[in-house]
Amino acid sequence: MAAEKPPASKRSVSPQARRHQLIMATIKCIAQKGLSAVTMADITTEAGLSQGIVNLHFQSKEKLLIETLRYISDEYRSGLDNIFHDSKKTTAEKITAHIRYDFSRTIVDRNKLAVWFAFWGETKSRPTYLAICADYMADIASNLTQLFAQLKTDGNYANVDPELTCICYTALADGLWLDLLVTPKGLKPKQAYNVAMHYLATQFSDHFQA
Amino acid sequence: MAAEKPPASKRSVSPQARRHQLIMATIKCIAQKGLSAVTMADITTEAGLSQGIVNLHFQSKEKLLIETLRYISDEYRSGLDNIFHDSKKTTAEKITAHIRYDFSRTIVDRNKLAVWFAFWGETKSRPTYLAICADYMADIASNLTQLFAQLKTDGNYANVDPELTCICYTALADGLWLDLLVTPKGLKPKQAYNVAMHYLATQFSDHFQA
DNA sequence: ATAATAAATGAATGACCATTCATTTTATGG
DNA sequence: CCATAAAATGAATGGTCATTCATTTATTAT
Repeated sequence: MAAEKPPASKRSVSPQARRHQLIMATIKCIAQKGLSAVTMADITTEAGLSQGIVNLHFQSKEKLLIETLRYISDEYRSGLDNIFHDSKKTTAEKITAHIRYDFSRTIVDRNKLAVWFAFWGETKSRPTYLAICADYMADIASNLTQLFAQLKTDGNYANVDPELTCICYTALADGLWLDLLVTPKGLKPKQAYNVAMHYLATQFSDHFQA
Repeated sequence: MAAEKPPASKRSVSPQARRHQLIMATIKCIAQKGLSAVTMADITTEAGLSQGIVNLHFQSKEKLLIETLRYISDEYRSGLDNIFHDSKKTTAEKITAHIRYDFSRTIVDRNKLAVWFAFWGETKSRPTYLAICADYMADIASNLTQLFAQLKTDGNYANVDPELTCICYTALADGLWLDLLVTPKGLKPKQAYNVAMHYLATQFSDHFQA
C-alpha cells in the first residue's frame, strides 16, 4: 500500500486526475450558471460521471468549491513565482513578463475570471474564501513590490514609491479583469495589457512604453 | 381610485416605502450571507415582516434581486450625474468631486460593495444583471471621458488620451473597491482615494497632487 | 359606524437538491 | 484465474426553501 507509488497505473484514472477533472467541470459550470445556481448534478453531468462522485472524492459540495478556488489561486500564483525566480531575467524583464502573464490566455479566460469574481463576491460572508484569497494576494504583492523597489534603484527613479505602485498596479489589473469579464464586447486582452503598460510607463518612463 | 394621489397617507407605509425597506434588507443579507446563500426567510426576518411579503411586492425572489441591483446602480449613477451637471464647478473640480464621491462613505460601504461584487460575479450567466451593469457603466464612462477631454484642452495636456485615462481610472477604482471589500484590515478608503489621485496626477500634473 | 378594499400574514405545498449507501464494476495481488 | 479491495454508480432519502393562498388586519369611503 505504502510500498510503491502508482507505477503507470492501469486504473482508468488516478484519484488525483479525477479530482482535477471535477475541478475543471466546476469551473465551467460556475461560469455557465453562476456560483449561486450550480448544482452537483450540473457538475457531475459536465464531467460525464455519476451523482455520488463528488462526495466520494471531496466529501461535500462546499469542499469541492474551496478546492476549486484553491486551484485557480495556486495556478495563478505559481505562474508568477516562476517569473519572479527566473534568474535569466532582469528586473525590468520580470516586470514585463508579469504583466504579459496577467493578460495572457491562461489567465484572461472568461470561465476562470467568472470563477474569481464569483468567489470574491462571497468573501465577506465566507472566511475560508477570504483566507485563500488574502494569502496569495499578500504573497504576490510582496514579490512585485520588491521588483519595483529594485527597478527604482537600478533606474534612479527618485519619485517612485514601490508600495504605492504595487497597490495601484494590482488594483488596475483587478479592474481590467472585471472589464474583460463584464464587457467582453468592449475591452480586449491586448488593450487591457496596453492600459496596464500605460500606467507602468508613467512610473518607469525609461523602461516601459505606453 | 385614480382621482387623487395618496395625500399624506395614514397607511403604515406606502408600497414604495415597503419595497425600499425590502431592498435595504436584501443588501444587508447579501453582505452577511452571500448571494448564493440568502433565503427569502433571511430577508423577511431582517425586514421584520412576514414570509409572503416579497412575493406580494416583487412577485419573486429573482425580481427582488434585480431591483436591488438596479437600486445600487441608480444610486451610484445619480450621485455622479449631479456632479457632472453641477454648473458651479469647473472641469477639474468635477473630476475631484467624482473621485471623492467614488471613495466616500455612501459608496465605500462594505455592505454595498459586497452586493456589487456578488452581482458582478454572476453577470456571465445572467444577461439581466449584465444589462443593468453595462448600462450604467457606459453612461458614466461617457461623462468622465468628456471631462478628461475638456481638461486636456483647458490645461494643454498634449499627451493625454482621454479615453485611455477613463478606462484606466475606472478599472483602478473598481480594483480599489475590491481591495476595500476583500482586505478591510489593509487598505482604508482614504488611502484608496490617494492611490486614485496618484494616478490622475500622472496625467494632469498641474491640476492634481499625488 | 359599516362596508369595501387593500395590505399583510404564515401555515401548507411541492419542487429541488445535496448526501447516503447498497450494489455493481473495475483493477490488482497471489 | 480467483479473491480482495478500490472506485464508481444511481436510486432513495430527507432537508431546505420559494411560492401560494385562505385568513386576518388595517385603512379609507360612505
